Amino acid sequence: MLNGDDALDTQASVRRANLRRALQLVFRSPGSETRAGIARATGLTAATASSLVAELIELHLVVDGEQAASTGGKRATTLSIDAAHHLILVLVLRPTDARIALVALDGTEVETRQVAFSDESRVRMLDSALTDIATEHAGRLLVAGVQLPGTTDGRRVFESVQLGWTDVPLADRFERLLSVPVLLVNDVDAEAIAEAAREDESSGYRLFIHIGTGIGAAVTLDGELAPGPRDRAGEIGHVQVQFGDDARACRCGRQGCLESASSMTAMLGDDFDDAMDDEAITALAASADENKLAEGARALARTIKLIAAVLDAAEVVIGGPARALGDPFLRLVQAEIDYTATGTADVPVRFADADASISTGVGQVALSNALGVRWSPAQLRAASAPPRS
Amino acid sequence: MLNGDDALDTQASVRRANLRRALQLVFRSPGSETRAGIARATGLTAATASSLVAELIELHLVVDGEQAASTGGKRATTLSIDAAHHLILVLVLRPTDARIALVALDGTEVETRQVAFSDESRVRMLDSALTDIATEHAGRLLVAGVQLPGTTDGRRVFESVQLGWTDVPLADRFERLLSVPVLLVNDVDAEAIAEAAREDESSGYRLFIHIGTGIGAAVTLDGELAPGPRDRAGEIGHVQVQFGDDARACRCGRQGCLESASSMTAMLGDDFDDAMDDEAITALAASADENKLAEGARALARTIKLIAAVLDAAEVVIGGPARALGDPFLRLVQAEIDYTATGTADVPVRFADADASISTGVGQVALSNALGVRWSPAQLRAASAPPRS
DNA sequence: GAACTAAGTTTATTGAATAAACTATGACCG
DNA sequence: CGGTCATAGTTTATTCAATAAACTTAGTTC
Repeated sequence: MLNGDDALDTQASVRRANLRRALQLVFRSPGSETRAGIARATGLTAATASSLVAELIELHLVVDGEQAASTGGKRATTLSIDAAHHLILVLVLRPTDARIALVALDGTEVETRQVAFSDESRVRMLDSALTDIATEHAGRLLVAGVQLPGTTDGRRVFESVQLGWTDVPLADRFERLLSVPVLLVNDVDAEAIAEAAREDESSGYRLFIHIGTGIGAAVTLDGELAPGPRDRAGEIGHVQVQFGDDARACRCGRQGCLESASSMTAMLGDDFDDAMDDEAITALAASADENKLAEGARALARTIKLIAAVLDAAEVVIGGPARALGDPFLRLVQAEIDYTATGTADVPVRFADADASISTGVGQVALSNALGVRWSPAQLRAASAPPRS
Repeated sequence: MLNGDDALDTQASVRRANLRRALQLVFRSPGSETRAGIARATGLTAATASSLVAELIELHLVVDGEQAASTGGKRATTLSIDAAHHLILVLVLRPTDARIALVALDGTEVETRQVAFSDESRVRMLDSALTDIATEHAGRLLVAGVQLPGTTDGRRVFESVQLGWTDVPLADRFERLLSVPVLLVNDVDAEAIAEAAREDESSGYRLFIHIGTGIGAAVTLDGELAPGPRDRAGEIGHVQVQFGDDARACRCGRQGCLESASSMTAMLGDDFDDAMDDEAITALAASADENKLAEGARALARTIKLIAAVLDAAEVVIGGPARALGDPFLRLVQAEIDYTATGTADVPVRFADADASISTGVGQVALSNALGVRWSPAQLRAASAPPRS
């Protein structure tokens, strides 16, 4: 339900879909997209592209920018993201604290707050922090995205071991406080989206694997989360991938789980913890048992090959703290994939980009969702009215 | 590229998408769908639904049927598939022979031919057989679907070990002969679609695994093939799933491949062959080594769990000759899945329905593709003109 | 400065869905 | 048995989005 495929009933949904496509083009190349470029990319006429852009400008989503250099005729007016009006609220939920960021549409963080809490005080402190922000920025808030560790359908938290929650209707609660659409997003999905959105041409399936103390996966298609229910998708940490003598005991009580071999804790030892910065991880890795790293890479490669084969994935991206393991680890994984290559082409593996901001990811999913699924121009107009008056 | 997601440019594409949705509803419950039912299911108004149906009737895709029993008001006119006009050509390609079937829209086979050939004569014999049919049924042919073992993007055969082909632009060639849209479909995909189309409510991902002398997988989403490039998707037979001492040598030259443990040949011995009927297989299974069956089930379960976890699959369906292994085998697989269950829900495994006709599968994909992607009402009108004159 | 090219706008038209009023036909019920 | 209600389906006027085609603007090239 997270992706923006509209049911194409009526003309209005066509308009919405085309507005969304136009907006996405500006998002992909802010400052260099033009009306004519949108017309070309979408196949719509120049007149329609102009009309779409006019509406996006009126909705405070896009602004006219500089004149582009001429390509033989009249110089085009470039389009930029309107960063001055709407704000996206991004809430990153972690067990003992939360980060609340207000992000402009161009991705710049306007304001950040940190809220620390204990298990008991969590809901109360979140409520009051969100209420504060909602009143403070009333009228400018567009959507909110909540990133959390655990399974969710976007509305409810099904299960979060880290947060100690089971079946919590968090989106409803926050929507009452904020009066804007709220979308819950699994943290690995958010990471995958932040990464996938960076690509200009993201064709085909891409498998994203987060490796920290835990392991999770997400699949993107053409730069967006793969369609279909994501309720419990990507929970691969405790699928068995090692057997017989190789299988180690896992903290989940079973044996041979992917996490028991390929998690950062498994590879670097119990000293590892998710809050470490890259230098600390690199240092830890330098003194780590090479066999354990190799074993982790092997187990990971097994997993990757199977999933990549089913989906015919174009690329595999490893994200999370494992990025700090650097190229040697990547080479281990890639070598293992290539070694037992299937008849079909090998899938290339790389690390996620370090500066793919996570708040960008969850913000983008939330924005995309709001625009694609629950957004009506009237609603947006209401949201953008106050600053205009 | 096989699925019917339209680029939603214009009103015309909305019309096409809605025509397709209406047609699909009639296909799902022929003889019991009604105009009012289509309106309810699609959310469109009754007037629009009537207009869509009128166009489908004019295009000879649907006909009015009986009056339904009253549900409190006026009796509804049921809609049936118009089996009298259009024909789908289904070509099932195998190494030493091909089956050509002309299938009416309701799935009944109007005519069947068998063509046997050697490697050298194949192309020539196919060409002449197709030319014959094309002239014989000129004007009634709507689309053609070609089912074959090997990787394809719908237009070209990338690689087919069984047919000995590499990068053959088969669709172009056949389209020149037949003058109707031709779609190439991998055989496992066709099987998966035939199975998925049987379900009334096919929500979420479903993993289909064909097990014969080889093993292939296909993923469906909500009753249709999962979107995205399927060029080489589902080629899981030679991914390694057994390691260390367990790993057996595979015919592909490597070790521990899924096929080396879970193919019918691996489980039942070299006596097995894909052409066997169900009784022969059952007989062979009765005298088979139980350890090998158990080992095959175990390797299969490992594979299933990983893929199901990534996609959050709602169901796993096993098709192909393995269906004849019966419930005992299914129980082995299911037990293995449940035994090392991940924290999330176990995925149920079942066999494909025996009577899910394969020609239905490839025919449906081809039809859906033609309607969704390359079909224009004008084109269809041309195709349906001759029988009307 | 004339010819050309590309960007973007204006205006009339087309096509698809809608709303609302209407017809048709059966069930239910006193 | 006739009135009322419910559902199926059609007709007609309207709305809305995209289009085509003519037009304006603003640059390059020769």
